[in-house]
Amino acid sequence: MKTKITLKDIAKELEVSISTVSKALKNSEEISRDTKEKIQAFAKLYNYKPNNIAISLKNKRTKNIGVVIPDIVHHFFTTVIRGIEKYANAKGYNVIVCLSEESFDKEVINMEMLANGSIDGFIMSLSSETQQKGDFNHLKEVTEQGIPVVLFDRITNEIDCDKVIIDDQLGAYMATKKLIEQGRRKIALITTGDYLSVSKARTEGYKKALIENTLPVDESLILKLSSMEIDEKSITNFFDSHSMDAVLCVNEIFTVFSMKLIQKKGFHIPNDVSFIGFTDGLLSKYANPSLTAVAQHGEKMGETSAQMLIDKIESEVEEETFQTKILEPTLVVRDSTIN
Amino acid sequence: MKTKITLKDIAKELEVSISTVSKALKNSEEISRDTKEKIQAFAKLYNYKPNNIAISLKNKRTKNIGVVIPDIVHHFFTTVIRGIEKYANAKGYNVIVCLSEESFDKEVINMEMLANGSIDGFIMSLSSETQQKGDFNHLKEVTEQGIPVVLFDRITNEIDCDKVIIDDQLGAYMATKKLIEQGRRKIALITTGDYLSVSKARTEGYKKALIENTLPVDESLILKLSSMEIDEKSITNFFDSHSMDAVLCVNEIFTVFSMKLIQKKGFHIPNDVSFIGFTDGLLSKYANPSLTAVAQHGEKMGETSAQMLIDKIESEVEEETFQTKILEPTLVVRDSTIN
DNA sequence: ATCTATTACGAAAACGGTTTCGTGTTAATA
DNA sequence: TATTAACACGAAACCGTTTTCGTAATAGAT
Repeated sequence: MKTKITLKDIAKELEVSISTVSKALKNSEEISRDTKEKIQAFAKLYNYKPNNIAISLKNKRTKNIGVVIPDIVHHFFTTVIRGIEKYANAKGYNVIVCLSEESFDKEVINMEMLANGSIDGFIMSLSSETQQKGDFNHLKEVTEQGIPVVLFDRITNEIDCDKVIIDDQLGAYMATKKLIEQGRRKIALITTGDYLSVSKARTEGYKKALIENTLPVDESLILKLSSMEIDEKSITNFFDSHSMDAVLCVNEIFTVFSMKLIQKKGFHIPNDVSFIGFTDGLLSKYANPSLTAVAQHGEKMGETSAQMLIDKIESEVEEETFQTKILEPTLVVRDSTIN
Repeated sequence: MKTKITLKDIAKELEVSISTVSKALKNSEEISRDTKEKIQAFAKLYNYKPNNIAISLKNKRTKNIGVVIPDIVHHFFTTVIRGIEKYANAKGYNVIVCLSEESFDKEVINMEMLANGSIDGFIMSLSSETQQKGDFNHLKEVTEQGIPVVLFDRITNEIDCDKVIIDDQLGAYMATKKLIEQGRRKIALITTGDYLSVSKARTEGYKKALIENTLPVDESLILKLSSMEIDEKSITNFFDSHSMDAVLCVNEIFTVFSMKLIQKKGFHIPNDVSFIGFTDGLLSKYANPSLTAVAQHGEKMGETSAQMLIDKIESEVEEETFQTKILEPTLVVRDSTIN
């Protein structure tokens, strides 16, 4: 086992000082051509690579960014990570991923773990529990320490920091409008509680489209599921006790699952019931029928977040200006709506 | 902005030495009760937290593990990450995720970035390009430096390290056997080239089952796609020019996509053609018809990998014994086969 | 021959901790 | 009263870098 070589080792071997080695390897003008060549050759021969930790300690920059998300098995988050990773990597940053699993406590613990020097900044999306609780002290503490934070998708207005969201209201509005234009009149909405910022915005967009088109907002056609887990009973009940000609769902799994249930009841999609779902992921693409979906552009969101964060990390100025970038959703039309 | 407090700050404020503060905060017997209480109270008041980087530098342990995988948008990898994260987090480790995007160069760069002190060990799955090239020098270098490595799923025999795989051959064997038992005789296989270790093993299992049941191995019924990207043309051609009553695919996307194509041709699943796919992910569950799948138990794989890695990291002994854990796949029966 | 400006390098501090070892003070013992 | 042990704390080294500043040696100018 050949252990890593350090500046000290090189210095000892070549009988020069550590400072000289350090400078020589940075091609400093201070060091003579001969010495530099000798040291550089030696370093290359023994494959010297500076120790990241030592450098981090010295210049208080880790070149790591912390990503805290509720769930990695959601396709949307996965694409966001990819976007973050792509941009961050190109800038020489590594990505530390922590999962809150929708739990407030885990979110707090993860942040505390990372906030003690491990990372230069956070990119995060709030856990549902955090949004329900409305307790953002862990975020406050971090920002007060001067650690930059970018919130994406599941955000809060209580924290001053950069934010990246898609226009969820617009997305739901576009989807609902599309359904109305296709002659649908009894459009149901399957969503979570309003505690999730995105669900709330989507519900608003849905209602806005109805109202603008002088359709009644029938609250009984809105099914609020109490958690992210699919609740077969509730959905089945909902379908059994209401009639509808279109369904809008706030996420992919709700959509695909609902489609299955309604197909089982003998309805044809899209002839009898149209479906539009949020998040254009793998499921939408490969569902049967394939799903008309509101694309969230997760990868773009990730890239944007990473860009905003790294800009802030690397900016010299101590400005306290925060911006919220609003990405536009797109409607990807497939076979769950009439073309 | 209240900046982080250090030992030095506390020492200065309380007019004691840094060593005293350090010891007091560790509740050392060396320090008097009075002094300890004073220091601990002060530290709590100012929310002192030791700097991770400094600690890492001191004891040459980062409590970070590096995960290098080809693609995060594959559901399988995503579940593995979750398993890793779960176990690692419970042990106080953070997970740094790097994506090779199936590229050899990226894999090398990522490993080099991390190998210079950023992590205590690697968990990785080889990129397809790496497996094609057969160049594992980056892995060799890392292991020679004494950095523990656990390879999972896409592994190589050329590197001595811990490994976690599922018995891919067995999985394919089980699936094929099931199809045969259901009376299928012309069973096609859709796979990638043999350069992917898993594809190779699966192909072997497929053949083994055929041979054991005295069915001919018809090479023309094996479609080898040249990359992980779905190639609609090749698959369509394949279906147009061959007749078959069952299809086994080496991954979920191949399966779901193939099912769509064959349904478009008017075949009924499972009556005309049965399908079994590898990796029991979201797609399998929500496909239409839902997919009988060989479950890879990604989360379990991740947990196991993390456990093996952390054991090695924390083991005092300098043993050089490596083990390969073989997880058993399970057949999850759904509607794409006859029940 | 003396003074000055380069050149080429080393010493040391700093980043923020941990840990070993030494030492002054007090109390117990002979 | 002199010796010793226990106690409580501080000094300093160390982890691996970077960087400032000081300085010996040489060369050039006067």
